[in-house]
Amino acid sequence: MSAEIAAQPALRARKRVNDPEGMRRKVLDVAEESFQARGYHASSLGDLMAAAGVSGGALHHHFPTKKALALAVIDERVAAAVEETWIVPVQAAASAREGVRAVFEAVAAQLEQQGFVRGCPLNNLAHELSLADPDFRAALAGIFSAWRQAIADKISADQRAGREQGTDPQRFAALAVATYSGAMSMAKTAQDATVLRDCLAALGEA
Amino acid sequence: MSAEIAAQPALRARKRVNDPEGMRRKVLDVAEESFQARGYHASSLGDLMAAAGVSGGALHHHFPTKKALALAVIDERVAAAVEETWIVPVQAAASAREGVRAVFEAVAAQLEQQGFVRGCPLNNLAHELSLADPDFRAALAGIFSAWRQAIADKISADQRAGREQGTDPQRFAALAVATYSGAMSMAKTAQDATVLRDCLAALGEA
DNA sequence: TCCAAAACAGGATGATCATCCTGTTTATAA
DNA sequence: TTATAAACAGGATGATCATCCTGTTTTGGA
Repeated sequence: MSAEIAAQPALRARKRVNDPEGMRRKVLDVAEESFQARGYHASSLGDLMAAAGVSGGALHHHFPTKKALALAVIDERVAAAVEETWIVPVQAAASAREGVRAVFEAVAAQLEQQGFVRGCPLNNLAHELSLADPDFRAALAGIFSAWRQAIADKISADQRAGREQGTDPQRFAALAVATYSGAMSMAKTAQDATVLRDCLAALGEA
Repeated sequence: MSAEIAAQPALRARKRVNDPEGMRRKVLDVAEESFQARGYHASSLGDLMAAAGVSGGALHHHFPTKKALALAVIDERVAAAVEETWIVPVQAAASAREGVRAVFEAVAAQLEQQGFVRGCPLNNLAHELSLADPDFRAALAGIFSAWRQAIADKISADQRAGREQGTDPQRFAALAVATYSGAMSMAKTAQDATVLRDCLAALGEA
């Protein structure tokens, strides 16, 4: 059977026999998890290689330096986690406040179910890497900014619908993100998600 | 002049010719600063020795392990910083809300003046060390707890004076600490203290 | 079929790090 | 004074780490 029948080079079908982008993806999976659980400095490339089952050559091929790996984790995984956990649910919610409430609720419920708290991926890496390197800091600051902007935009949408007239979008967004980040910090340190519910309740009754 | 005149062995006057506890104090000074600016893992004992001007033997004498040094920094310095920055001002304020407002204001002003943000010492170490070691976690969780309790107690005092009748002390304290911690996280990542003022304003108008 | 580049394998390397060890000095108590 | 322990000095040590280097295999296009 000739191969020229379905050939569409322009589409770049990226045909691969085994696992497309498998090596790179597996390294990112392991790195994301280890950076979250142990942090950047405490995660050695040797550990990551062993956990991912890849050789030093393979790791170095996809990520020339540890910093490059971390930047990839931030850009491709941490940003996606914030998008999935926060931005999409808030945009889909009936209102900004209801969206924020629902995310707090969902995260608290999940943490209580799994029994331990690893913290917010963005916040964890931000603390360890923001002052260490300008590239890290810029990447992390961009995610924080997009997160806040999504909430502020939702408030603005609410206002166009006649609600939240007395609310400042930027300030509300800052408060929501700060409260969540801080509550996750305490929950991680106490290994107890109760403080998340306390903060949610206080936000409502304030 | 004989030395037996003012001799009071029971009092343990701890007479020292030069600097009493100087070595240990200098190491703690340097370690506190380096842990804050670079983090625990990124601070090598060699760097600390050089910065403090102490030998390896001296460092090892006062702090047998790096972990012991970090625990001393947490117990003696981080706890004191929270006490000085938050607990004392809140207790001395006219009310809990006024105390929280004043601390936010003071910290924001100081950050804007010094031009850069290194973050909250407690929060910084909590993120890096909470999951790394149970002893670290316990020490840091205790400081968070005392911090919240001081604010909650102030709310209770306000309530005994007839104010804040509709406020839950624990929830308010959790919200205040979470908002501050999260705002400092963002301020550190953005290297901009504006978000602190945004959060303070949102707390007031919420 | 053939060739060039990408994708890997696996060990080498030099630097760094925390800890430990052997002395030497200093302070305290008897 | 003298004995004893604490307080230091400074280098040794073994482990660990990120990076690099030399090959080998695989892939995709001509």
